[in-house]
This record gives sequence, C-alpha cells and structure tokens, in this order.
Amino acid sequence: MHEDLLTIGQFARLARLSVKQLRHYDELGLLSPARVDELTGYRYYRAGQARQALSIGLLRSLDVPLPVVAQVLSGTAGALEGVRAGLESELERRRRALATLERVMADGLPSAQVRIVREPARPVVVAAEQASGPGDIARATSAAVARLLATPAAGDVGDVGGGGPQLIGLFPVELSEPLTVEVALVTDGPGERTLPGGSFAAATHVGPYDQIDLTAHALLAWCAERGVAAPGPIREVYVSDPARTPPGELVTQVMVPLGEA
Amino acid sequence: MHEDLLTIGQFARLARLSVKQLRHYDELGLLSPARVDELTGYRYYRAGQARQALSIGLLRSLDVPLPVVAQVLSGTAGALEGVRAGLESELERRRRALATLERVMADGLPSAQVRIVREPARPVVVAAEQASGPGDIARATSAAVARLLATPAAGDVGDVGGGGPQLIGLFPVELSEPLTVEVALVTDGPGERTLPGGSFAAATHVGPYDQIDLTAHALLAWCAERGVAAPGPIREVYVSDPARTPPGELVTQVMVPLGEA
DNA sequence: ATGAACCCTCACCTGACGTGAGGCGCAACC
DNA sequence: GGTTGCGCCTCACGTCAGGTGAGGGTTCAT
Repeated sequence: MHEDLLTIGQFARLARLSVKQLRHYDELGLLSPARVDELTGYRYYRAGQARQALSIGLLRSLDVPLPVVAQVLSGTAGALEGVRAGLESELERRRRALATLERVMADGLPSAQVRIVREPARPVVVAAEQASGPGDIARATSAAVARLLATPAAGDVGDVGGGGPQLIGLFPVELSEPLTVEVALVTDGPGERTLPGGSFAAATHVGPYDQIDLTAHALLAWCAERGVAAPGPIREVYVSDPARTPPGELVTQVMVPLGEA
Repeated sequence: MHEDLLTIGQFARLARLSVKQLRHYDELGLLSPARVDELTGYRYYRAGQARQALSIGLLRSLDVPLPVVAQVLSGTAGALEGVRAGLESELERRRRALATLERVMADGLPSAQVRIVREPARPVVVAAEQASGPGDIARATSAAVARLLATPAAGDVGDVGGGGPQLIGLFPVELSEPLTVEVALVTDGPGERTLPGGSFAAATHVGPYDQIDLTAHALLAWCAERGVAAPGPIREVYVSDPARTPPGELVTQVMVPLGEA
C-alpha cells in the first residue's frame, strides 16, 4: 500500500548519508522515519524527508554539531552564530599551530640558550585582561596592550634605549582558570605599581609572538631540570616594534623569575 | 632518601600538565615515573623528566597525536611530516567550511530555482582523477582540469559562445570510495568519448567553486522529493572564466541527470 | 592524634559515528 | 514452497585525549 515509502538503505542513497547516520539521527529525534514497523522495527522514510536529511548532511559537512543542527531545523534563528564564532577561533588557533609545527620541524624541539640576568625594580602602569583559556592569551594580550596605550596616564613613559615605550607582558605560570594576563608599561616617575626586580632566567625569542611558547618551554625546561619553580609570572619584554618589524624577525626577551635575590 | 623525587602533583605544576594527563602518559608508556612505590602505587618523578613532559605538552598544543609524540620523543626523524600534511589539509577544509557556513547564515539553507533542460550528446575528451574523500574533490578536480588543458589533443576544442573552451565536471552521486572525478572538454570533431544527452534538472550557482555543494544539495533535494535518483554523475558546467572573474561572482551550471528521454 | 591535602584505582562521560556479531525479514528465483 | 542472498534490526564496543566523580588509602604538619 505505501509504495512511496523507502527503506533506510534506499533513503540513505537518496540523501547521501550512511544507514548508521540515519539510525543515529532517529535515535536523537533529529529525523524520525515516517513509519516504523512495530513488529520488525524496520524504518521507512518518505521521499519528501530527503530535503531535511540533505540539510543535516550539509550542516555536518560544515562542522555544525548535531544539537545545533536540530535547532536550525526547528527554525531557531541565530543558532549558528555561536558555532561560527567557535569555528573561527578554532581556525585561527590551528593556523598558528601549523606555523609553529613547521618551525619545530625545521629547528627541532626548542632548546634556547639561557642566561641569568638581574633586573631592578621598575615603576609601571599596568592593564589586566582575563583570558578564557590558553588559546585566548594572544587576544587578551593585544587587548591589554591596546587599553594600556590608550590610557592618558601613559604620558609619562620611559623611552629606554630610544626604542619607544617599553612594554612588559606578565603571564601566569599556571594555566588553570581564571587566567589573568597583565601588560606593564615602564614609567619615568613613580608608577601605580612597582614591578619587582631580582634574578631571572632569560632567553631571546626571535620570531612571531604566537611562537613564544617555543622559547618559554625551553626556558621552563631549563628551570624545571634545576628544580626551580617560578615564584611569579613569566615576563616578556617586547624589544622590537611590531609595527616596523616583519613577524619573522621580531625579538622578544622571555624571562622566568627565580627569586628576589 | 630520594629528596629529589617529586610527587605527581608537584611535577604536574612544573610541567604545566594535569595530574590526569601524567597518569595517562604513564599508562601509555609515553612518560614513566622515575619510581613507583610498589605498596601504595604512588608515582614519583625526577625534575629532569620535566623537559620530556614539557615537550609532550608543546606537541599536544600543536595538535600532534600522542602516538606521533611518542615517535618524536624516541628520535624518529620525519615523524611529523604526515601530521603536518594532515593538519594542513584539515585547515584548508575548515577554511572553506567557515566561508560556506557564513554564506548559509546570510542566505539561509539553500533552495535553488530548478529548471528542466534538455542537452544533446556531445563529443568530448576527458581526464579522470581519484579523490581520497569528499574533502579531496576540489584538489582532484583542479588536477584533472590542469591535465586536460595540458593535453595536446585539446587543440580541436569547441569555443561555445566565444567564452573559451567548454569544461564540464562529472562527479559521482555516491560518496563512497573509490571516488573518481572526471573533467570533460567539449570538442568540435568526434572526441574520444561521447557525453550522453538527455534531460537534466539544472540550477545556476553563483559564487566560489567550493560552495557548489550548496546548489548541488538544493538540486538533489528537489530530485529526491520527486523520488528521482540520478542515473549518472552530477555535471557542472563552468560558465565563467576563473582567471577573469572574482570567486564571488563565478557562474556555474549544476545539472543532475534525469534520464535519456 | 587528627585534619587537610594529596594520591591511588576504577568506572563512566564526551561526539559522531564506524565496525562487527548474531539474528530476523523480505523479495526473487527455482 | 523452499532456498538464497541481501537488507534490516539491536546490542556492544572502539575511536581520541583526557575530564569528572566515587570510594578509599597515604603523607605531612600541626
């Protein structure tokens, strides 16, 4: 009687999905067969359901998770925006990861030359920013820098070595949340805070900012092998002017505090 | 006695890994503790193992899978190349997916205007290429086009409408492997093969080639709702010259065969 | 001695299916 | 009317790199 009903295999070919996918979507209530034989459990679909099935396949090929697909199919507007944002930041993260991986392949696992330096305490003004995870540190840092340089109090800044204002990034050693990134700007007069001095293990990073992890890891390995745990945040001193230097030649001092001595 | 041994928690802080990760790596044999208390099962690590642990964390942050991390740490050269290639193609796929998703968000789920057209049989020369999966179709197609246009037999080509040589892509409806993509070039005289004519469901795609899926899905939905299964490969007729048209304005005819009638 | 912090194993959860086992159902052919 | 072969069913387990929690033992400092 129901000659316009298709078995799951026929429908799968029509919709370019696997039988397993269709069963899974049925189980989730995302696409229920038009009829299910109560005795045998056989699923039967109408040809008209193929549009829905194809839409699921299309959205899945765009990496939209099934719960969001369900929202889209039920007509919820704007359900895709969160997915889009997530995919975009994931894409950006992967872009950086690939570039860094290529550098690791060229240079080998990082092993920087480590020096011990002594730094005086410095008066600074700071801007803090919360990062939602390790992958968000890059965004948080540049946001903090922008806020700091836009502050009117930044008029009284030092001009160390003639290289423009001296910025120092401060990053917690522990990656557990909440992750607070701080950027400090060295001032001439007394600042709102004093960045403590002391001795540091330091290494020079040459290359894009998003590959600083390589040098930081080498530095942390150096410290760890000596059983030293950093008593404060890792510092990055931005030596080059990113507006005038190509990313591959940017020079950054990376420093791990060793103590006040 | 062993005062230089660290508990798993201390070592985890030093290496910026979670305790769970360290236990997992122990289980996999990737990073075994220096000593395991036989009575209590407590794991103890040497500070010197931190470099290894940090390297694992670094490579994991670059999306290198743990088995490959193990190879790298055991000194296998070139172990990363396969990973790099995989990450690169995945990155490219995600780039396309994001652009397509943004178009879906702007235009809604695809619903193209479908016409029924009749096409004559045409003499053609063809180039075939294997694709290793749905994500590889773009590469395979452009490889086939390049091979076809480099063929010396392409001298006798038609110049339909003055728009240069007429290329037609042929893509199987089923996405199961092996996936063979073919590209046909219409010739004036008798070709090596004859592309069968018949009636087709056709829709016009405007936009980049990697978003043709949108129009194809709309077309397949149209066919599926009428219970029609394509008896041959889907055709794409490239109307615009990709060398002279920006990707957003490229025009392509997408056609699903309906039969010989 | 006691409490806090630390550590152990075991078991189950994530997403979106793929794979395979073991067992019926269905259509067609002889 | 039997048989063959394919299609369909459910159930259970694997993927990957861990996270989460239960329930219980250990270590260390008061």
